[in-house]
Amino acid sequence: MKKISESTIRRLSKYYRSLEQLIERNTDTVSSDQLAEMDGITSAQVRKDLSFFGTFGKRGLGYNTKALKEQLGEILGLDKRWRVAIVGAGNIGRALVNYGEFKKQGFNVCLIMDSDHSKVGEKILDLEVKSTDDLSELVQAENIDIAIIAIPSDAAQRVSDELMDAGIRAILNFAPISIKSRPNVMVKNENTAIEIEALSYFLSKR
Amino acid sequence: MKKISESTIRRLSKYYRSLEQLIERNTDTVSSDQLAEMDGITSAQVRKDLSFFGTFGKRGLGYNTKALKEQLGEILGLDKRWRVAIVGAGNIGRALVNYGEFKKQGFNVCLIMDSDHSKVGEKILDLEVKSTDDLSELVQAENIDIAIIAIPSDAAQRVSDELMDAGIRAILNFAPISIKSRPNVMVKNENTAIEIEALSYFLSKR
DNA sequence: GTGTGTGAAGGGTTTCACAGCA
DNA sequence: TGCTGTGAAACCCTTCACACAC
Repeated sequence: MKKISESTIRRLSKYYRSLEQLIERNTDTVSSDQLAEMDGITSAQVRKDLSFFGTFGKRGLGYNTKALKEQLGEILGLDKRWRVAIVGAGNIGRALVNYGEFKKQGFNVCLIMDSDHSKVGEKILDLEVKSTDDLSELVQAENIDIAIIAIPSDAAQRVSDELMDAGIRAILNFAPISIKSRPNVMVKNENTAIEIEALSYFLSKR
Repeated sequence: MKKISESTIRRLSKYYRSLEQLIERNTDTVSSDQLAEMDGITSAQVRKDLSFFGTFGKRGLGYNTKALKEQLGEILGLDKRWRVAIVGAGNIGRALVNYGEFKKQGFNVCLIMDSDHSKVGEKILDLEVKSTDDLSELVQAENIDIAIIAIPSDAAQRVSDELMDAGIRAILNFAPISIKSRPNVMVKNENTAIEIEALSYFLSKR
């Protein structure tokens, strides 16, 4: 398979969400123009992105919303159920357990851990907080596919290494440092500090 | 000033954070190679990024960590104190009030609002939750520079419009939809669903 | 007529490679 | 000698424009 760019994948996620909206509103058909408008890009971009994966539209007509959503879901692997572990039962960890978008898209948070023994045993929704002392065994026993790092920077690299040792190949990192990964492991960062600093730059320059 | 790319700005944020780390470890000097290694990019990229803003290094030697951090801080506008409002006192809103990185970098969260009247009056740290009914007046009275949207999708566009009407020019959006912005307004998105779907795609394709 | 699918063109970002300075 | 600063080359991504299918 030809290499698909990161930005294309990110846009597919957006199209997917826009299609969900359209379906809710009982719209059966959508043009690349409309999708583009919803996501703030160009229609050529939409068509090009889709063209990497096949031909989904009808010339002169547009795309069938349900069919396209279905196909994008398959491309993104949303037809599978992924088992997710969260490391860190602080504010972010808690917020994520409650994040509705996860369940809806097949991301099943089935393990949350913390190094703070006073938190171990606590319940968050129906999940009991486990100790990171047993990280490796827990991750393997629970068959985790994706790990989320929601702990302070200083421990993030060490925990990531433990996760990768335990066989994890996909990590979502909320700590504001760059995790050093390994071949065949993908790390994505969610760094609010970077985003707000980009805003700060924008406001400053004038 | 020549247009600087988004990705360059994002990397400057990373360099800034790496420099903080180095300074903590009492390192006085750093080469583009070392910085690159810390952030998982190439040294040429580091030098090119910096070259857009001036010449900060000494040939044969590298960069002075403190001086460079200082200068990057100025470029990013971190020498200023920005007044931040959060809309939405749910999990994300709460997590953000407690986010240490903000205070540290001069982002002063001084207003949090919610549309749920049962939450109004509640205290989060030393901040009292206000009603979004008074959004416009509150934002203006508090002299807000940056607004953070931490509410569900369906209300996000409406609230963003109200914020922009009230004069806000920088928005950080946590709702999983694309906000339609206006000229001279910058919207940045923090969309965990997109990140985890990129991981899902990565795990799926094989 | 309408809107897709796609080569080709265009624009922008990254990498290369080396001159030049400490 | 070592590492920066930077034009030039390479690469990648986006936009254009139009043939073609419905």
